[in-house]
Formats: sequence, C-alpha cells, structure tokens
Amino acid sequence: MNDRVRVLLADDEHLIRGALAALLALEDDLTVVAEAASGPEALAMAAAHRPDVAVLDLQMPGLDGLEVAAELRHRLPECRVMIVTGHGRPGYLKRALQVGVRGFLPKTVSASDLAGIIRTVRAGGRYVDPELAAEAISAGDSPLTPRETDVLELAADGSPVAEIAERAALSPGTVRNYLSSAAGKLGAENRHAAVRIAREHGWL
Amino acid sequence: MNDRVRVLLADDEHLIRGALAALLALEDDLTVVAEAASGPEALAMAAAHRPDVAVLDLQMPGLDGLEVAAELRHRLPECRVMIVTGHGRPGYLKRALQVGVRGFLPKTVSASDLAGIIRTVRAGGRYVDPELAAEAISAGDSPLTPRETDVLELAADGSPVAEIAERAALSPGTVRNYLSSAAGKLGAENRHAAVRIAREHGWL
DNA sequence: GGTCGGCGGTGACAAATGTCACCGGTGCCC
DNA sequence: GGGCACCGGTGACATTTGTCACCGCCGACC
Repeated sequence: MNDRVRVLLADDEHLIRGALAALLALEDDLTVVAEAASGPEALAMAAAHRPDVAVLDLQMPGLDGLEVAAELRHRLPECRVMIVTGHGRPGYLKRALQVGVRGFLPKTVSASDLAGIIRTVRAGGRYVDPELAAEAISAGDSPLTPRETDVLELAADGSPVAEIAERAALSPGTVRNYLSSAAGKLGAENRHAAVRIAREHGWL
Repeated sequence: MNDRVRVLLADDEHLIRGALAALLALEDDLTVVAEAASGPEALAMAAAHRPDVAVLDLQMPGLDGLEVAAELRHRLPECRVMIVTGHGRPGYLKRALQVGVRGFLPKTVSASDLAGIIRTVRAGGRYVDPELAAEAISAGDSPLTPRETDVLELAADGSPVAEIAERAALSPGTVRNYLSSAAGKLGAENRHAAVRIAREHGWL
C-alpha cells in the first residue's frame, strides 16, 4: 500500500480546520482531499471524494459527528471514521463505538499524535484516548429506561409538566412518575438537577 | 516599527494551539513567543515573555479568557488582548470589551484573517466579529439586578430553594421573591427556564 | 425634603411538583 | 406458566414553588 492516505476533514471552525489541514499536509503520507464545515456537507464531500479516513468534529451544525459517522458507515463502509471532540463528556464515546467509529480523541492531543492515529486507524487499528476511556468506564451505563430518557430530555428546557406531557403525548401523571423515577435513580433532588446530572454523564 | 509582532497563544486544546502556531509562523511579520494551555499558565508566560499581542481562548481551565484579560490589563497594560471563542454567546462580548479586549472573534474565521486581525490589534485598532456584534446588540443588557443574577446563578444547578437560601445567606422567602422577579423579567415559566434563557443571553 | 429603585424580609394563598400505592397490558426469558 | 421489567395510567397526599401584597432600610437623584 504505497498510496497516500486520503483524509476528509470536517469541523465547523474554519480556523481549526484550515490549521489542521496545513499541519497534516506536512506529513508525507497524508493528503487532505476534502474539507467540510457542517454535517451534511461532510456527507456530500465523503460521497464525492471517497476518503480513506474521515476526521469529524463532534459538534457541527446540521448533523453532529456521531450522526455523520452512522450515515457514513452505511454509505461508505470502507471509510474509517474518527471523532475529534473539544471537551468530551463520557457517553458520547460509547455511542461513537456503537456506530463503528475507529478513533475517539480530544483536541488536547498534539498534531503529530493525530497524524499517527490517522495512520493507525487507516491500517485497521483503533484508538481511544485513555482519559476519555477511563471516564466512560467509570461513568458506566445509563440507569434510565429509554422512556425515562425521552421524558427527561423534554424536561431539559425547564418546561412545566403539562407541556412535557403534551409534547410526549402522555398523561401528566405518567410524566411525573417517570421524572420522579429518573430523579430517584440519579440521586437528584428534583428533575432539573436530574437533567444536569444526566447531561454530565452524557446520558442525555 | 520593523520588529516582528510578538504573539502569545493560549488555548487548552493542544491540537488547535499547535496548528495555529504553525500557521502564524508562516507569516513573515509574526512570531509566536509563548504558548499556554491554561489561564494561570497564560499569565505566567505573558509575564515572562511580554508579548505584544495575547490571543486567548475564551474557555480554559483555571482562569477563563476574560479573567486572564482582566489580569493582563493591570499587569501588562501595553499588551493588546484578543479573545477567540468557539461558539460564543452574546454578553461575553460586552464583558470582554469592558476589560479592555481589543479583538473578539469566533473560531470560524480563517487563519489569514486571524493574522490580519492580529496586525490590526497590534497597531492599536480593534476588531469585533460582525455577527457576534449584531447578536450582542440585539441581546441588549441584562434586565436583572445584581442580586437577582446572584440568586439565579445559585439556582442554576437545580437546587431547591432552601439550599439556595442557605448558600446565599438569605431567607427562603426572599429567594423566592428574587427568583419570581427574575423569571418574570425574562418571560420564563419558572426559574429553571429563566436560568436557561439568561444563559443563552450570556447574562449569567 | 421627596421620590424611586434595590435589598431583605414576612405572611398568605394557589398552583405545580414530588411521592407513593396501585392498576392493567405487553413482551421477554427461564 | 410464572416471574420480571417496561410502558401508561389513576388517585391521593404532602411538599415545594410561584405569586402577590406589604413592611422597613438604605442610597441616589432631583
């Protein structure tokens, strides 16, 4: 395999994306074949340029990195996907691995590390930042049922129960039961603290 | 002035900081004399290297960009300060200008723009991203009194009123009055929605 | 001096919320 | 078939909360 590694770079922050592209261009065996500033754009560029490795920012307009990764898995199975994140909460990592992401790292790594990881992933390997991995493991799985998670998510903006019930097409009593149960499982004093705790663990 | 512009770069994300340093190094008239990964480190490096321009990320461990900017203003008045932010909420901009920041821009600008803005700021000019400026102006000032803001901040983690009252050394009744007043001013249905709205406007 | 806004407080009341017990239905697994 | 967990719901109850009126005390401003 003497071809250069074809890389797709997706990040909504031009400054970072441009800088990254410049740095990766310094590596002899890497070529940035496409750049994107949003989720949908990343998908389009991937389809057009068929990169070997896609480096996706977690937070992007339109579709976030995980959604793009899930799509890419179906549309371009041979393309390896890596997620780069600013300040990553655990939970994202787990979801990322579930959609077939091969690399997951914070932006605190150095550029030369990034290049090395791209090569590793290209060769079929995996890389997960040790610190994020440790956090994810210690955080564990969400104790909430799917429905509890849904309702808690609807409660996230501080809406009163009546509104949540309407949006969830549930009885207000049921909503309160779910919220009470969720708050109990999370050790929160009320649903609002529960939202915060779930957010911190990446369960929301 | 044929000296090169001495730049301090502070960002907790190595990847970005390194990439930025590499890009700025390509400019003939700019020199990155120091890098920092945290607020306190930024202050130390600034004191040691006395840069002409400090480029600070808004969110950093220890002290955030605004706090560093405020300190620098006293300790190194001749050093111009610029703030770079990922996804900036309005309100930060206003506070930034109040502590004497000369440039305020999102990370969506290009590297060449950044270099140009560094030169502008170095020459005594100012630069504020037009989009952020528009948001800040339309957002306007906080309608909350200082005390209301304090109490709302204590309510931000979802604590019950009794706990807020204790932490604020206030009577529970007074706390409820402040929260009610704040929610009214912000058009929120309850204090939790009020917290969210205040956050979105950068008033918290 | 008077007015006004912010601060801190009290008391009372209505509404929202949290909590518990309990119901039926479903699907899964042993 | 019997457990068991999840879903959706009802009703009752105590607590928390939001809301309002009203109090005094400052300090600023006219």
